[in-house]
Amino acid sequence: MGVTKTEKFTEKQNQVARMAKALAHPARIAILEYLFSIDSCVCGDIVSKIGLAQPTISQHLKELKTVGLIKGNVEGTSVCYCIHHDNWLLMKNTLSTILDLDTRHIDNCC
Amino acid sequence: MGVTKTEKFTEKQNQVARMAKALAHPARIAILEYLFSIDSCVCGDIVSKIGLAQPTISQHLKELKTVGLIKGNVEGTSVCYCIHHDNWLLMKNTLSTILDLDTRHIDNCC
DNA sequence: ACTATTAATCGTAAAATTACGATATATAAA
DNA sequence: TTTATATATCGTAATTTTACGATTAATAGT
Repeated sequence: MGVTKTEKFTEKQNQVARMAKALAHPARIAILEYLFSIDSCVCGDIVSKIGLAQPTISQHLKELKTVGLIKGNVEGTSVCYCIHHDNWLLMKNTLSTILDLDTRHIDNCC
Repeated sequence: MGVTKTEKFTEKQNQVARMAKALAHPARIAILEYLFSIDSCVCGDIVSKIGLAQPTISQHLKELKTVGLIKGNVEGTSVCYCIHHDNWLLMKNTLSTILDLDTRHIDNCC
């Protein structure tokens, strides 16, 4: 197998999982943090900042772009990447579906 | 390959990714939502609630237990699972490392 | 002790993920 | 136009993830 049975779940549940998956690798966390750390865009120095090979970083950037968390603009020979502001907020909203569930009633058992 | 190079990243970055990974499957989201939906603990009817095979659910429960988001207590022949209140809050705190970064300055480029 | 019930574990197949060398592409600079 | 530079894509290997049938373990009830 290896295939997630998305049809068994609601659209929302799949969406939450999809967003969480985008954040489920330390390299992608590092990339996002780096993009946040500099006010303006950054180009390809992500590769030197993180210690992974260039194709690997390119692959992670693609994943982040696919889910919409970042966007990239060609600038000469290099590409400028930055956080996609609106989608970032949408992602936070999506994740809050599960993260902001009420925790007050629990822990009275087990 | 297929191995994440954790040594290239900070402890915090690995932790954030690890927590996100726990949420990166719709079945696990569904399980957590279900555990939240009922005030008291729930036992094995998670299997019938979600349409996956019993060993599959058991596997997902184990993952959630391993990262500490849920706990389980044996009660007769069945097992009672519930959200681990304290660890749930810790997880939210860990994720806020990335989720609560300031978004005001961005989107002026790209 | 035997039987039924519930959940965990084992074994395994299919698919997805991670990583990177090699190569292709695209732009700038000479 | 040739050369240099930056990034994407291709191909591929190792590993991990997802899923489930079969089996085991553990407890309750008879």
